[in-house]
Formats: sequence, structure tokens, C-alpha cells
Amino acid sequence: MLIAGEQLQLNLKAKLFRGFADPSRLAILEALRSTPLNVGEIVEATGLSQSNISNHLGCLRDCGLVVSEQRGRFTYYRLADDRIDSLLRLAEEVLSDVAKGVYQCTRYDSTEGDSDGE
Amino acid sequence: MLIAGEQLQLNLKAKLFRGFADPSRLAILEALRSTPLNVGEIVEATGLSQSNISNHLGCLRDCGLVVSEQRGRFTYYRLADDRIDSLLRLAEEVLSDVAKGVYQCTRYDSTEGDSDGE
DNA sequence: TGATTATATCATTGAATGCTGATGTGATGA
DNA sequence: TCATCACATCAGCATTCAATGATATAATCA
Repeated sequence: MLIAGEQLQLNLKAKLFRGFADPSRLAILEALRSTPLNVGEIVEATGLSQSNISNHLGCLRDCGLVVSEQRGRFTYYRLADDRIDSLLRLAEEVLSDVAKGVYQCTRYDSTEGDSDGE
Repeated sequence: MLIAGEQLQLNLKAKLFRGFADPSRLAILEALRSTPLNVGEIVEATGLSQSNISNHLGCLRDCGLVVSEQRGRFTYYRLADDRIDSLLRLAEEVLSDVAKGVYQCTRYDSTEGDSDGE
């Protein structure tokens, strides 16, 4: 049985991962891996709507995954920490091994559900 | 604008992170970090219900984060890969830096929402 | 075989969450 | 000041998803 402090730690960690656990947010993070971008540039890079991106950016910023900097009318965003990049890279490594499994995991699939039967 | 292959890659990565993005699943993964456990032991370790755990284990297994091994009536689970552990550890490192932000991020908070008003 | 143990599956329900479209706000320039 | 640009915020909707309780399955033992 978990005690309160451990639960809190788990909730924090879950929230951190949650920042990465959405394709739109990942697209934003990926776009920011190479260089800081303003919102309009992120819109172009991802094809997502402006308000959608702004919402996700708010979450990512609140959660400390990105930081923003105002320049005139533009707001530039960048990854808050090099380890954000490391996490993404490590995830890619893991994926290269377990991709088959994730690929077949239809539990959280929003696109479509092909698959066999277990 | 993202092309199809990149989108697929993002969806995969998001699903991978999704395995980590829930306190219950994290509790299960944490329990398995030290040693393989059967379902009953995971129930004890986490305090979650059996069916709840079984559901999460199904997801974790389908997504390739854990592997299972039958031993008599028991099913033992363990982390599928050392890098699963690395990802958890790296997340802890990041948390130690951006914890304040995540802590204040009420967007995905299920426990409670104190906080100031931005 | 029948009882029990260990685990998986299922339907349901309520809550969380992503997306959209409209609107608000602040900065810039005519 | 007025129009415009860049971005943030908000309400509403539709979907996803976690948890529960009941039930099914599969293995073990008497």
C-alpha cells in the first residue's frame, strides 16, 4: 500500500509524462527541439489550430516543459531543459525496440482499430 | 505541416508515454522496478483493485512496457526493458528541476486545485 | 469432479480532456 | 485613435478513459 508522499510523487510524475502523452503536444515539442519558435511558426510546423496550440502551450509551460519569451508581438517558446530532449530521445530508443507492441496496442488508439485478437 | 509518417510516429510515441502518464500505471511500474511480481503482490504493493490492475497490466503488456510469465496459477510481471527503468529515472531527474511547475499545473490535476491565480 | 485460488474480461458510469469557434487583450503601425 | 496582428482565454461539445462490480476462465488441490 502506498503512503501519501509516494502517491504525490506518482501524481507529479504522471503529470510530467502526461505532457508528452498527446500527439499534438509531442508535435509541438518536436518542433521546438531544433529551435525556438513563435506560435505562428508552430502553427505552420504542426498544422494544428492556433487556439489548440495555445492551449497546449499553456499546459506545457505551466508544467515546466517549455519556457516562453516575449519579443514584440511575438511569443517565442523553447524547451525548458536539455533533459526534455533526452527524454524524447530515450523514448525513441525504447520505441525502436517495443514499437511492435505499442503499434498493436489498440487500447488508446484514436486513429483506427485494425489488429488481430490478442 | 506534418506528413503521415511523422504523424504515425507521434502517435506511437504518445501511446508509449501514455503508459507512464497515469498514477496507477506508474505505481505498478514502480513496484516492478525492483523485482518481478504476480498480480496479487501488485495488489498488495499498490492498494489498487484486482480488476483495475489487471486492466492496466493488459495495457502495459500490450504496449510492450512489461512482460508476463505464467508460473502455475500465478502470472508474474516484470519490466520489459532496462530503458523503461531509465525513462523513469530520467523523469525523476527532470522532476527534481521542474517539479515546481508540474506541481502548480492544475490542468490535469485530479487531486485538488489550490494555487494562486496565474 | 467440485471447490478454491489467481487472473482476465466486460459493461457501465462518471470524470477528464482535446478540439473548435468566438471573443478578449495587448502590441504595433498608419 | 483605429485597424491589424499575435496570442490567450473561454464555453461547449464529443470523445476518451479510469474505476468499479460482476462474471468468466484457467489452474490447483481435495
